[in-house]
Amino acid sequence: MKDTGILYLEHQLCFPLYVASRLTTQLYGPLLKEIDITYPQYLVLLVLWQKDHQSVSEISTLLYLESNTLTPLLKRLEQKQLIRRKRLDSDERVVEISLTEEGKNLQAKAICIPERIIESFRSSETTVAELTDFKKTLLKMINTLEGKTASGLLES
Amino acid sequence: MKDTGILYLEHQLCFPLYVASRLTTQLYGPLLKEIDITYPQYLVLLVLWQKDHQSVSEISTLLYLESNTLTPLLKRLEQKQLIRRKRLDSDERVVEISLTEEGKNLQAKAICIPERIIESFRSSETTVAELTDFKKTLLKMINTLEGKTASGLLES
DNA sequence: TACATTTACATCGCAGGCGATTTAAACGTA
DNA sequence: TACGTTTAAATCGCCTGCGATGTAAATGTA
Repeated sequence: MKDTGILYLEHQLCFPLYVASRLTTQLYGPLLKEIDITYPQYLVLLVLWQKDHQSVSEISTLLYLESNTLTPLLKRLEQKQLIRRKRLDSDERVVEISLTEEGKNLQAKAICIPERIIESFRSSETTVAELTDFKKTLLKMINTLEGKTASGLLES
Repeated sequence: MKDTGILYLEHQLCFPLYVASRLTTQLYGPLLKEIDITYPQYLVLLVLWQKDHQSVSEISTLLYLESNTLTPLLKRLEQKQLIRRKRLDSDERVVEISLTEEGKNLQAKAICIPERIIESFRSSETTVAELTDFKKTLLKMINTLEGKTASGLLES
């Protein structure tokens, strides 16, 4: 029996990362269902609530998602009347995404989500300081994996 | 202008987690393509290489994946001739998954993958100790999110 | 001005993930 | 033995993700 220990799941960083990410997304599920959007759709709205009128490629850079993922996702948000998609007159290649009134108004309903999520992360076992370190490592990891400086949204 | 800071992506744990998970999976892409499997398929094989002959529900528990994800995934692995699916005579509800010879042999080709992945994580910025802490927090987080003791594969 | 190159999105195809529901087998209990 | 309940997978429908490729607009350059 050869030593196959290195293949064991617990020796890997990536599997726990993969699980934690999915469990976390599932945490948003019920909250986001109340406002009838998905987690990736919520991320796009977060981006637009911070700064309206951004191009697909700007959103792509911020969220680390390609146009082949964003285009259909944005079309769904458009169908929900939350955003508008319009090609720029100055450059017909660029599609500018902007919030509708309904999209802007949704922010008020979403404002409670972050605290409700953070609440779920609280446990006697995990301290705030630990989570701060954790996030720092995550950001460094993303920097390393991406091979360049992380976008503005992931700094500090 | 009201304070919407809490909605900012950088104040969230979940978005970096989501990005890091996807970037990590992408890291496996080229390596796994050499042996013609995907990352979730690789996880199933890791489970079986550790212990052959497991039911769908056992694999489900270990990987935190439901049968609605596993069933089609396992059928694809069966089509690749890497595993067999067979209902138990003793309990017709249970589908037992076992490795074919080809599936067993694939382990030799996969043995190099973990070190090649770990290599990519190394950077002047991130230390091994930091990654160890990181993983500990991840596991605690999974425990918290899951609300019960993590499966064997995620202990320690 | 011609034409190759780059850029911004879009399209296509396929493999996850997962909520919700279904099916059939096994089990518990009267 | 009858029958409601639990359990294990499977099925269905939808939304990601993403590799690979396509398309049209803009740009660079001879």
